[in-house]
Amino acid sequence: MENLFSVLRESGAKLTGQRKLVLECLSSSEKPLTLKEIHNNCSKIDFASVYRSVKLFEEIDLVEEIIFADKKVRYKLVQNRHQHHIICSKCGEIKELPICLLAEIKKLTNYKITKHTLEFMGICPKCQKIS
Amino acid sequence: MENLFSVLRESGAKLTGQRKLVLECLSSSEKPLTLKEIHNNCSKIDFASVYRSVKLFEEIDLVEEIIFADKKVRYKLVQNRHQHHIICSKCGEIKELPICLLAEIKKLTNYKITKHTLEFMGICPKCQKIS
DNA sequence: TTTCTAACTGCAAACCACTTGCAATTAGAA
DNA sequence: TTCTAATTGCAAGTGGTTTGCAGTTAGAAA
Repeated sequence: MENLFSVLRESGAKLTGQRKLVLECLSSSEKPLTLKEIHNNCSKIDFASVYRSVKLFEEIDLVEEIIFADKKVRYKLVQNRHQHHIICSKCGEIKELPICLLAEIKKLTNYKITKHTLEFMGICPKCQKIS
Repeated sequence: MENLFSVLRESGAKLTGQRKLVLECLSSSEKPLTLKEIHNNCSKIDFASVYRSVKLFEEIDLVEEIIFADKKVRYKLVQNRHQHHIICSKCGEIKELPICLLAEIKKLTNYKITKHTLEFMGICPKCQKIS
């Protein structure tokens, strides 16, 4: 956490109570969260402030945005390891996937890739058994 | 086109002038289109009808929805070959990619996969030269 | 061919996630 | 401790999507 705070300070932004809370919320979640979820966890903070905090964190590369296969946008702290996800459409469970194709696509297209999605939605083994 | 029309009729839905136009629009486009783009091409049709047509086509598996890396949702006719895309954030050019990971993810997770995205955004070789 | 009705359409309004303007508050530099 | 630019909460605006409803129409049945 202290490390996150200092990245924020070094960017020139102020370390406010609201921003601390949002960072703590993201940090304590093992899965990416929607703005709404962050706002629910930090209900004292106005939604607009949650929004602006997350956007700021994104700009200074503290947080990244992920577009899930359910069309919802979620956010998580940037980590060294780069991950994609699969979400169960019944129970909402989110799993990380150990696979990506970024390098291959770069080679293949010569694009300078700025953003990509590799997200799956399906029914997890448990939920398949239930119904 | 006739083939598409008969799939529609067989589903029990009526073959209306509006629906024909939307299908023709999708059929004549080599790239996936947003609802707005379809509506622009078929400007005589009300937006809500474009929306409902496309949703209907999706239900009867005539059309599939793709969530691009720019967060926009686009639609295209379902084809035998399954494709993903890369879009240039400068010029908007859309290219198809010859790669997917669906089979690997199925094996890996045992999920029954209902939806997935593998979409890229970047700057195409041409636009990299320009600026 | 004409009649009839459920399906469809256009219009307008609702909805929802996101974004912004502004006045009051506050972090942190001086 | 003072001061000011940055930040916040509030409330309103935006844009894409979705829905209710009354009038229209495709196409089945007569």
